Amino acid sequence: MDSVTPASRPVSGDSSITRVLGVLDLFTPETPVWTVDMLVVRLGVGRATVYRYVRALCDAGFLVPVAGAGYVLGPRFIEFDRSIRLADPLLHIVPPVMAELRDVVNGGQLLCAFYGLRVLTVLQDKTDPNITMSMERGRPFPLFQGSPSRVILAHLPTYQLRNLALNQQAEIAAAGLGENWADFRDGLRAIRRAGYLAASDIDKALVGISAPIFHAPGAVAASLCLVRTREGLTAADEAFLGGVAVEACKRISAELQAFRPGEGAAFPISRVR
Amino acid sequence: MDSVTPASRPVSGDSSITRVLGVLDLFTPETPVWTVDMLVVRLGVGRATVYRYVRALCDAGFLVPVAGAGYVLGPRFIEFDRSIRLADPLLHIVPPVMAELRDVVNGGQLLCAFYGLRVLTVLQDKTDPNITMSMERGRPFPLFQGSPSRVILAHLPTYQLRNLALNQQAEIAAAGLGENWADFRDGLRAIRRAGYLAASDIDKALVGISAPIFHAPGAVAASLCLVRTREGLTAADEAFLGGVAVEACKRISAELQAFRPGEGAAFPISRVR
DNA sequence: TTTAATTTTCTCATAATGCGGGAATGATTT
DNA sequence: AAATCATTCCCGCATTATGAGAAAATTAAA
Repeated sequence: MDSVTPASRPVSGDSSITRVLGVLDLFTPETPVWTVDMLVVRLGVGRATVYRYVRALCDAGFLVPVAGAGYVLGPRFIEFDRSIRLADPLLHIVPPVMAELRDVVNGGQLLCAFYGLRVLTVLQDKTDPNITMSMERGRPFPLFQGSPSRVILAHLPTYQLRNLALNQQAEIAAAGLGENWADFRDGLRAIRRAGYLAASDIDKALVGISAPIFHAPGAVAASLCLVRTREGLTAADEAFLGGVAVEACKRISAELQAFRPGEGAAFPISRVR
Repeated sequence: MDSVTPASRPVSGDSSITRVLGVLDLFTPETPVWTVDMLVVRLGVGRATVYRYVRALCDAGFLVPVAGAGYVLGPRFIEFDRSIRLADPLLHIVPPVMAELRDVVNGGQLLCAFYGLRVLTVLQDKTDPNITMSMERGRPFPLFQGSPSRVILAHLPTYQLRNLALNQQAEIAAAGLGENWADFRDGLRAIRRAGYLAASDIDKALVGISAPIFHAPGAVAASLCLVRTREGLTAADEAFLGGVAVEACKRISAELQAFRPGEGAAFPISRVR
């Protein structure tokens, strides 16, 4: 006991790369600035190690030092988001469609993209000029909640649904999508038959009416969600907007599939681990 | 020679973390899809290693598998960009100012933020409705070219400028900002005295008139750039727009400094290596 | 400009973890 | 349902990440 054990690491199961990338998750809108000392405490590693992590992330542009001390998220995220936007055919095709629909919808419109196990807003069309629409891109949706997610879910290939049912059955049950594979599958088939899904499960004051967008026959890429306030919305209104959404998505899908051969656009798939 | 040497790595000087993060740089708008085999060739490492890299990046959401084979940039970049937008006080303050200026400028407006050694467009106000403004956020500017960059440069602290002059003298000379420290410093002082900078060095058909925005007295955070077509722009017009930019930036800076105490907003500094 | 308080990098021995090659598993299309 | 992929797992070896403290550089003040 006369000598301290040197160079013992915090024996975590994940790799060094995972630990470094995990640092970025700490930088949230609530806690946008982290100092080295804060990271030493939070990560439970030595100061030199934190400096190594931070330096690697700074060199890559994922962090930037701020005046005094501390770091914030860096410019590479902004650049990469632009890179994604430039390569995304949906962002070329959908805006004019949203502009056409604006008056008939008279509410809001969301384009939600499918990213493997995640669905997120990629584009929003404002009706209310007070709302800063640019803040919505990047808002995540739970996979099993909200009409945008669930209408995408409903059109996934069967074997992907089987995997989901096996690996995420707790979440599926919690979202009320069925206690077993048969319930889950049948519920989704009903959505598929209807062609669209109206739901009010995220914001109770709003109703979202979503239809799927396909990048190839039978392959969902995204969903268009028409948003209306719940009060005063009749069943007839809902059906009407459903038809509007389905028709718009049909056009978008057609353009998307015509667009694709020209460019190497590719769309994410779900891979359950 | 009867046995191959096992487990020899591509003896590169940089760490594993740097190599993994470097993978992301390959995903550009020109080459948005990379397969594992392409990466094996490009990186010169084993297939198992590439799979390890790709898996770590997928787990972090920086890559997503696409149908068939291959990977594209993942949703985390979109989410992080949103996180940055939500934490950025400039994006709350500047849009209404840009709206006010729209008619008097009658051209374009750029808000360019300073990110250490990088300047990039963070917000754009359109005049021409044909231009998709959302694609401009994330466009990088060379540090020593363009009025947005150079007007920021002109207001950096002296010691930061000394560092730049020492470490980047080739780039500085190439941009015509002076062959030595004295020339460089005097040129920037002239910009500082004028209060704004008009230049036409990036797009020869356009003139950019930029003024600095401060997050604290003497601490530049960004610049506002008013853009006009060069033809038919008189010296008087230029001076007028310069005054408009300076006045607008003064207001923005005041709001920014009033805003700051309430929230933990922090602004990047330049750190030359 | 010079000085003093920081923050950041460097040095080093140690052992933990990433590395390649090949087999086993898993997923997806016909 | 079977065949063809893409992906993960296994394992010995050595490269390379690690913590503590010293040295250097950076920033803010005088």
